[in-house]
Amino acid sequence: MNAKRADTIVVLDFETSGLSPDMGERAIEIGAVLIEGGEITDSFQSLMNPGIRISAFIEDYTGISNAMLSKAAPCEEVMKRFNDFIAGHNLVAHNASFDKRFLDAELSRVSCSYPGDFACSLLASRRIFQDAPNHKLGTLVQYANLDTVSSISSGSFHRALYDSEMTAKLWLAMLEDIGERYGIYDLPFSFIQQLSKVPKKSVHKFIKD
DNA sequence: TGCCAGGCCCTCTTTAGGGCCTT
Repeated sequence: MNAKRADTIVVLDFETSGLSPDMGERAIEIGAVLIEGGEITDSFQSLMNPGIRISAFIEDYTGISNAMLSKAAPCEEVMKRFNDFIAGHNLVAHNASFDKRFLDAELSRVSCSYPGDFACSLLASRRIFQDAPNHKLGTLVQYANLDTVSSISSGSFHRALYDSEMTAKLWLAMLEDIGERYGIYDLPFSFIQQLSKVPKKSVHKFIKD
């Protein structure tokens, strides 16, 4: 595994068959982008065959069909490749507790684990974009006036690569917002992690201090 | 058979309940 590089972040997003790996749900698609020096420099996307049929609700929600998954590589094969992609990088996801559960569950099936740090763009946005109508990814993309035209995927919301790209843009927008408001740039990953835990009322003081 | 998540966060709170987010 590579040594961890503090200036690089992998933003990831899973599409899954349901909400909980503890209830037998599986990952069906992984998408991720690599951020280096404030720019997206690499990406990873793959459907993965979980070996179970997904519900009509999930087919409709994601646009991923059972027929598409039947032709995809097995989860185990994809996760081994993805494990190599994330090695040495900090991770970010929107509602990270959800993606972390599936990442841990799928990696454990191939006898791998991710020992690094995970940050959550949802928790961060509740503190940085406190005036947003809500903190769903789509709403925040609109609120922050982000470019919704993807440069790396042909997908849309609820597809893994597209959502990971939009989450990456949101992450960069939040860093930019702190920079513009406080004149603080090049914030370390760990700072946003800590910021995501402070009470909303204390965000201003936390950043100033 | 029938059930079905879990962490965060607010408040009419802490001996609890319910909404927000993710698929």
